[in-house]
Amino acid sequence: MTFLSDLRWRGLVHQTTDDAGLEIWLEDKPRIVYAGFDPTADSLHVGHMLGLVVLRRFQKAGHKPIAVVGGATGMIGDPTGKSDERNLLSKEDLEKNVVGIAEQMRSFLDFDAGDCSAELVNNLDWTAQWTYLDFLRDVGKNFPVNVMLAKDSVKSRLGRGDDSSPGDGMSYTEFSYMLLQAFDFVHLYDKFGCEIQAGGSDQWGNITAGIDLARRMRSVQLVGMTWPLLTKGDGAKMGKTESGAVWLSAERTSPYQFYQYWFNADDVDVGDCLRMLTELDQEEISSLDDVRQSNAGQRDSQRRLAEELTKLVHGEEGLQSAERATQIFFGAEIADLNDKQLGQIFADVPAKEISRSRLSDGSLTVVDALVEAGLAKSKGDARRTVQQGGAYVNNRRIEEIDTALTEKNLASESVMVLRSGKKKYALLRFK
RNA sequence: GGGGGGUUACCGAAGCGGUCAAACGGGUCAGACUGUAAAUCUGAUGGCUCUGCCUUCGCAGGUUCGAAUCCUGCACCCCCCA
Repeated sequence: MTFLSDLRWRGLVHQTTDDAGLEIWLEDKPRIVYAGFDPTADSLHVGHMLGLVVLRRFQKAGHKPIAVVGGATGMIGDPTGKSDERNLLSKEDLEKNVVGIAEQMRSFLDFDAGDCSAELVNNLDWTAQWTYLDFLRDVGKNFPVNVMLAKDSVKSRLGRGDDSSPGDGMSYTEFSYMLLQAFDFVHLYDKFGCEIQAGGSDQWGNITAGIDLARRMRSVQLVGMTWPLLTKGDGAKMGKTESGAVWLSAERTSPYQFYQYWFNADDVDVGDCLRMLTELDQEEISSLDDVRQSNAGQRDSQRRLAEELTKLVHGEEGLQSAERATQIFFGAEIADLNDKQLGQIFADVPAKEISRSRLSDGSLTVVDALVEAGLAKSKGDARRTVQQGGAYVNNRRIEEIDTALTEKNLASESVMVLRSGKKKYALLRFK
């Protein structure tokens, strides 16, 4: 099975500029491929993963990947798919973001692999040097405005201008975005011999713009391919939760939350995710498909997906801590842990400090503790929770209302884990 | 300006002198079931030093042994006639 046919099987190929010849072209010799990433935050999120795994697959197949962070284009704002003019990022923010993103890419790409080492470049480095006049003369000259106007990304913003389709308009700045990205491709061709650009399906217009530009400026035929946008069965974007994006940085989204996000994937989505995002082979993926068909409740697919992706992003250690946290959050009794481990597992859980003396004088009952920790809004509420069997200390159910908590109830040196119901946790730290 | 109706716990809505901490529905919380799904079922849902006590039914007074329920005034809302 060739590299491209595997990509196709995985559903990662949406459009290419050369459907017939691409397979042979890629098998012929190692190629240099690039994909761009918008540095809108100091961390990548799940929405970026598809691009990263595509580059990773190219690299594993022996090609050389170049990740371009859009330091320049990020300052302009890609109009694609946006209904509003975008806020421009400051130079300082961009620099900070680029640093953060670069670090995360290391878990996807090998930057020390000889001829096919990954490269990380910032398009600001070659864009910033242009003077306005030079750019207009050398690059702008090659862009027929009528062609630009025909691109979907522009058309949708301009509308037809009548009442039913007013369009919000776009600034000259955003209109120029396409030129910058197009020139990136030419530059990467010059500098690295990069011949193929990959991107999300929404990038098709920008990619072909680059190919056109290279033909005019360098008389070469470059190649483009897009992957489909990864959406959920209900049409929503992958990687969004009620509380916001799912990030790749452990600070923004803990490995546990990351793991849980994938573990909770819908049955209808999990197959696509396995194929597109993981590196499991076709045989394993189809056997997971079978299990899902016959015994969905087993959720092997979700478990494998969560394992693979957490390991990819957060490493073996991150996966272990996510799995440990999962066991604990879903009921395993808490024992033999220290403050530090608990702090990691319950990083997202509210905590309250309490005087240690209350443990020794027996003045702290379960009911008091639930109220102190904010798990009950009154003592009556707490009492009810206990009576109805919903109160836990270190995941052990407490049945008696007047149970007093002592040093023996500490889960670690100074922390006690309270829980109300199935999932609501709070920590008490005794100082 | 005149006439009528309303204001109840998180929300909607019963109650119209004692048995009212207040029906019922929704929500929320807990439990069971379950696939860490959906649905369903059960219980709880003012506070507390909890077989009892305290504070609630727009606000302030009053009648009564006793008021969410009756009376007076005030505030806000709705409707009808000018």
